[in-house]
Amino acid sequence: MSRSHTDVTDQVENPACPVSEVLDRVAGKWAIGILVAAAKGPVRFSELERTIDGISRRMLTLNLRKLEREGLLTRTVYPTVPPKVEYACTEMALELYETLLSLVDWATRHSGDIARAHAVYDTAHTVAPAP
Amino acid sequence: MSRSHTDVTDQVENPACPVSEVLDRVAGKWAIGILVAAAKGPVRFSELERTIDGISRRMLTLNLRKLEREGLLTRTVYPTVPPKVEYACTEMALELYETLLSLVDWATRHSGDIARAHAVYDTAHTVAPAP
DNA sequence: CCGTATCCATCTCGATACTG
DNA sequence: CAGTATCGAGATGGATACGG
Repeated sequence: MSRSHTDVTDQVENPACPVSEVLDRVAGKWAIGILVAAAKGPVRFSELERTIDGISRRMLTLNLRKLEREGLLTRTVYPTVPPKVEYACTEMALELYETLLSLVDWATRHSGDIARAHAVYDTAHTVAPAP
Repeated sequence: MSRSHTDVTDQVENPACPVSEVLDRVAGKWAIGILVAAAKGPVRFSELERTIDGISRRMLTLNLRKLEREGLLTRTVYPTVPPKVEYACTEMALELYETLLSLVDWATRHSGDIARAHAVYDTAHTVAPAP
């Protein structure tokens, strides 16, 4: 093999970069919350609306459509009255979810360092240098 | 232990969610590109400006400051003339980079499925239903 | 119940110009 | 070389109201 799996540079630089694309998919304020909520089993629209807390109807719909389009969620309509719609993670999404866990792990392990970095940076940049 | 490491739900729902935070850090259009460019060794400002291709001076600066504040990059000024500034990944950032690789892997493995999902969704939603 | 449509405030980002 | 300052276009997201 001529290229190691760490040679990702060219992919990041070009527009089809898979990392950036996947991050753009789930980076929004709500996408992950939705994914997580749906990871445990099918959820209804109104359930999500209550669970996510703070999300507007519009944003919920937009994110659901987006995730559905990406193939991360399936949408199932039950033609009952009143209507019932369930959203469920696809296999792909559950795999992604597992991968996301390693990010959680990283973030957890380094939360201290990050907080420290913030403090250091802020004190170094916001306190006016003494005259 | 009372909670498995997969019980991330409550974290996603609350504002201090580590996943969302870490994604917000690197999800921008440029952050990953910068991180990748710096992963191979210290880089100068103008080097990044040329490498990243398409980034404006302003955005480069903003992202560099942000990443520096997060503790992902270090900034070293050499008081020469002309000035020289080098940016380098921290240990933390290199670790994050490795983690990101698993996302690349996921994206690569499923790029076909995603493209298919797009196609399916689009044909189902953009072609007007025949009357 | 499950959305879509509309309006508006806010934020983001690129272009451009100027400085130590 | 390595930034900062300012401005305006466009994207983003919340509130609200209405439709299937």
